Amino acid sequence: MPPTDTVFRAKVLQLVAKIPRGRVATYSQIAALAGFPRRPRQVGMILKGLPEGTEIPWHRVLNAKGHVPSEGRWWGAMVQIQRLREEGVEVDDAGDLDLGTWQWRGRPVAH
DNA sequence: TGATTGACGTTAT
DNA sequence: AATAACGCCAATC
Repeated sequence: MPPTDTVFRAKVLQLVAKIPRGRVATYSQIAALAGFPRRPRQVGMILKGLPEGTEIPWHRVLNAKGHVPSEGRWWGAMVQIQRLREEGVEVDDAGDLDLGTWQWRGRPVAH
């Protein structure tokens, strides 16, 4: 049984890679789908540690407010916003968007 | 080795 | 409704 942190990281990367183009997901959502609903922060840490030329669409992940985390990352956040716009996602200059419209639903909860 | 911080979220006031 | 405090766990100081 591998350490949980390794499994968690692998799950997160796989889930983020599965986010369709033009859709976004939140940290808590990714963490929940990965099986660890109480570790949204670790998701952010993992994404932060990703290389630049990674195939992982880390730019499609944002916080629960539908706002791009610009704190200390303002430059990268700008690139993130630009990329999202390229995919057709309407993002405000401040990095705000409508989660109800753009949030990814890989596992729709049957209502 | 212990304390603080962090790409966050939820619960309480 | 808005603001404050707490929780989580890994990484950093």
